[in-house]
Amino acid sequence: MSDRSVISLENIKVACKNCSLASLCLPMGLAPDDVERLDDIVKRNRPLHRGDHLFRAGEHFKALYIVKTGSVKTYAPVEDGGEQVLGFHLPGEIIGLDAIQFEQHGCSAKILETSAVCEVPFDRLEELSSAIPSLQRQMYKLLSKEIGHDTEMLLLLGKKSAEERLAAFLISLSERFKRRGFSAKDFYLSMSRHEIGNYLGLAVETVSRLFTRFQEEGLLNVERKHIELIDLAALRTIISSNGNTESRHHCR
Amino acid sequence: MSDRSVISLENIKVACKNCSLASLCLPMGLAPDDVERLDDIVKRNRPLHRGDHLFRAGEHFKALYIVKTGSVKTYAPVEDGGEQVLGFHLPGEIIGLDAIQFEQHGCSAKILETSAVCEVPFDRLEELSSAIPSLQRQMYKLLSKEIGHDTEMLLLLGKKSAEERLAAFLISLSERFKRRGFSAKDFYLSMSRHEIGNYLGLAVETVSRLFTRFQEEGLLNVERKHIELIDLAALRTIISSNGNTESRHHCR
DNA sequence: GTTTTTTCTTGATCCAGGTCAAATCAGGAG
DNA sequence: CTCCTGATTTGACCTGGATCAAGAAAAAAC
Repeated sequence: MSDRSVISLENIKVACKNCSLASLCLPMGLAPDDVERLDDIVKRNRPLHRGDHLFRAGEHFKALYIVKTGSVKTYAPVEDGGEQVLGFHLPGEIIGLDAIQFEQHGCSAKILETSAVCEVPFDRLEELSSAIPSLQRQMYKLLSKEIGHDTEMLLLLGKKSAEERLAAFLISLSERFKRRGFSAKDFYLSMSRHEIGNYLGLAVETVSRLFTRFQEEGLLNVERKHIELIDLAALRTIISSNGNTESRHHCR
Repeated sequence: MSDRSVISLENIKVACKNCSLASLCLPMGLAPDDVERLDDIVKRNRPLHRGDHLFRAGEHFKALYIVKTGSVKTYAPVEDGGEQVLGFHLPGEIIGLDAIQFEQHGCSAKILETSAVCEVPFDRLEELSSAIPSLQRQMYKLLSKEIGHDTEMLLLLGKKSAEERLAAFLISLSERFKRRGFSAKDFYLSMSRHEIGNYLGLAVETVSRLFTRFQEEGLLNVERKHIELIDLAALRTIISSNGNTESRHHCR
């Protein structure tokens, strides 16, 4: 076994207190001692590969999952064989919060690219959060954040045009990459056009056409999965400028 | 002061332990003693009237609100003067969960008809939930439930036709009324067509036309705000039957 | 390497539902 | 009761994006 492989294994097994994601993950705002206690209940599994399932809709809920490296998509199977993509999850993001309600997963989670994922048994977490007020608070905030995010998506799907949706999607990715220390303007998409369209409530063809158009307009360069955002400001303008049908009517 | 008015006042101020909503509200699953402790922190305000605001987006978050009687809508103001209706809240439903994240309300809450609302100061609730594990658990479940509900809405807005959306809306109201001891087939809408359309991502005109069509098809009778559902089964069929574009394609 | 499969792109066409316009109706103010 | 305002309905028309169809380009399988 080479030094390199040992190191990379250690990187995956790194404890919360040494994890670069600690500032945007579950341990956020916890005292060092409390991080230690949290660490004790976190299971760090071997890397998972594209196509693996973290869990499937309907399965019994045991643990929350947190992306450490890589990316994961969550989706709800729809009766007739289709699916609704619910989210793409980057490092530090928590998966499975919707399952607490019925102690059963309401959606499935599939690995998009080779990823490391932390597993947090929920019953242990519940106990711990009773004992550590700042952890309880962090849990409430994370759950609330998820609600806030869903709300934004409702607005996107309910009111925004195709162009605004894709721009919002790209800006969201850009900001999240940036926060994680990656480039905000140059990244690879780990999901297909099909999945993007599904997520945004658009047909694949529309997504493809919009990428082409955005490129023609000089907003970005796209080659397959590789995206280079050129004009972030213009993309932001697209998000907030248009979509105004309401304001010229009665709308007290 | 007549006996009648005293009684109705008492009804509004009734303690959690005597409240008919206890089984679907915050106290769900709590031991009687713990309900008592919860009761101590709940403030019961005088009834509010149509158009009153419980809170507005941007305001500092102090408390959660629970509808006791009547109904409340939440909505997110959109930059350009419009709004996105986020939900219609019936007795027993909790409002403000999205505000925990930033300790600031992300949406506004407006009374739709004369309503009584309980106010639960969040800092007190947080303390109490640390001390009462079953209350903490209930909080996690309620937050998770909210996420689950939003997920359903995402699916509705992302994948369903206008007809499916309105049918789903009516069935949802019907089931929630039923659970609260009201008629599942005969009720009054406290929101306008405009608000329904906004909520469902449809134009007012579309909502109006669908009501007319559903009536022609014998699914329901509608006269202004008064709805009488005639064929619940058929409405349920509309929700789940259609919308299948995905399954005839590749969809491993 | 070659073949097969899947993903992505592009063009052509179509339609659900949005937009515009106008009439009707209900409720509130006076 | 009458006027006024806003809500609802209905009809006519239009358009954004879906659907259909066909290549092109990767990626996967062999």
